[in-house]
Amino acid sequence: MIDLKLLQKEFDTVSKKLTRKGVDAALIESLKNKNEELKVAKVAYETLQAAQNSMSKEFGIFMREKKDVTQLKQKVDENKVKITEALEVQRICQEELENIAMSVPNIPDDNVPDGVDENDNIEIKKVLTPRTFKFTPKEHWELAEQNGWIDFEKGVKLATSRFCVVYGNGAKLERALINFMLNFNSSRGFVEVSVPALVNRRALEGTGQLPKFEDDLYKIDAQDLFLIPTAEVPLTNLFQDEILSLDDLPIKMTGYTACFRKEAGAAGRDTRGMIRQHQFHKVELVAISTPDESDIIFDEMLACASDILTALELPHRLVTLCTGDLGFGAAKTVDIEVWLPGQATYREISSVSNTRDFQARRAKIRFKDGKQNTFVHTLNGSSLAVGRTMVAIMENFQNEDGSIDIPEVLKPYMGM
RNA sequence: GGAUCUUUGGCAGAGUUGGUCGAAUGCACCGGUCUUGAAAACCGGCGAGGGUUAUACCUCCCAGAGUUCGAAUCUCUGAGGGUCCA
Repeated sequence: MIDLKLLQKEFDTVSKKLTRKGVDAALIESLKNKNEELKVAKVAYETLQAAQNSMSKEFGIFMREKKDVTQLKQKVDENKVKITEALEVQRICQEELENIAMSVPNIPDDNVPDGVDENDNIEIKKVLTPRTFKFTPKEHWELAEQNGWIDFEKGVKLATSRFCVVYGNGAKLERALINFMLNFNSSRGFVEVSVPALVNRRALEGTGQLPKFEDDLYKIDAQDLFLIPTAEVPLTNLFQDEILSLDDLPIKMTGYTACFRKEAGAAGRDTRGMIRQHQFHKVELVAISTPDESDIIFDEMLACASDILTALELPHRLVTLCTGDLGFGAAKTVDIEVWLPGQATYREISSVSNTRDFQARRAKIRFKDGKQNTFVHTLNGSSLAVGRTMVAIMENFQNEDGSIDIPEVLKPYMGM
């Protein structure tokens, strides 16, 4: 959630920044007005309540002194009616404010470039040069089927479209990647954590998936639980409602989970292959830090993800997302895109974001900064999406006969 | 699934004949005295959110509803945890 005090104090600046991210100016205006309205309602209610409290205290004294209370009681009763009304006004106002505030995205950092979509993202650098093929490289689904690694029809049989079944060395490769990535992240100081794949509403509100993006989540209706779209949700919310000590920070975690997304808005996109599945595996990085440190940790996380790709000998590039492509909760995001020879293009394989105190404010994650409690910064990044890494390995390591080599670093994990 | 107990400030833990309790105490933490320095000891401060220039003031003792002039304390419902039974 954005800082309403800041919005109030520096309305023009904040408003301008949010407009850059495509937020309707009228919405921001209404947020400000609602906030002011709530303030008025609160004062009205609190004044009445204060009178009520002091009368109640008086009541106690009267009782002790055995004085007559009938008149006082009448006054109190009258006041009570007013309180009930005032409280209702305040409650409605509060609710409306929250509804608006929870659906306003994070304020982008100043150095995030303007833009409307991914075409306006800015490349930071390329790492490794794509190899040149003496033959026409195949796309991964062709290779996957040829090698008997992936069966897309079996996925449909068991569930529905955008599910698949992985066999043999493909399955081994998947497992090897997960292990390799977790070990790699551990060596960079990220503590491995294993978390639930189902979380409650409160957790998803904390990280910003709810209330706005419920359509993209799989829900267990009976218990109001949701399948996680990313491990970022459980990992970050591990600290919801907590006041951390400065010594605890930074907290750096890595975790592997399956992730589940309905991909509601992606009809017709990437319908072939395993680029966009409803269920996919991902190794995630999450960090909780002080505001001072979060930029440094952001770079560490980005380096971590990029270095994994380098270790796997996969050419990739780093791209700064423009305002239009920036996610709901992110103040700044750098995507890593891996080279896919079959498609002759770079495709997203990782996304590292700093949400600043946006999630912390929602999830109430703070730390004691001397005497004061301050919201932490939260960061998250994939390192990496396992399915897409498999795609990248298949396409980059393919031979003319369709066989696929295994990157050196993975061989021990494959028992080779 | 049934019975029973429990849920309090960063942690631990008092407080349940309803009023002066936002809440004892200990630890942790911060400031100071002492010390060459540190530890110990001693003194002081110390829950959170809103509000105010600062006070006042309001809210919060798992969540929600209720009883009452007044609830951490009583009643109901729900959630989490413990124990016993199945």
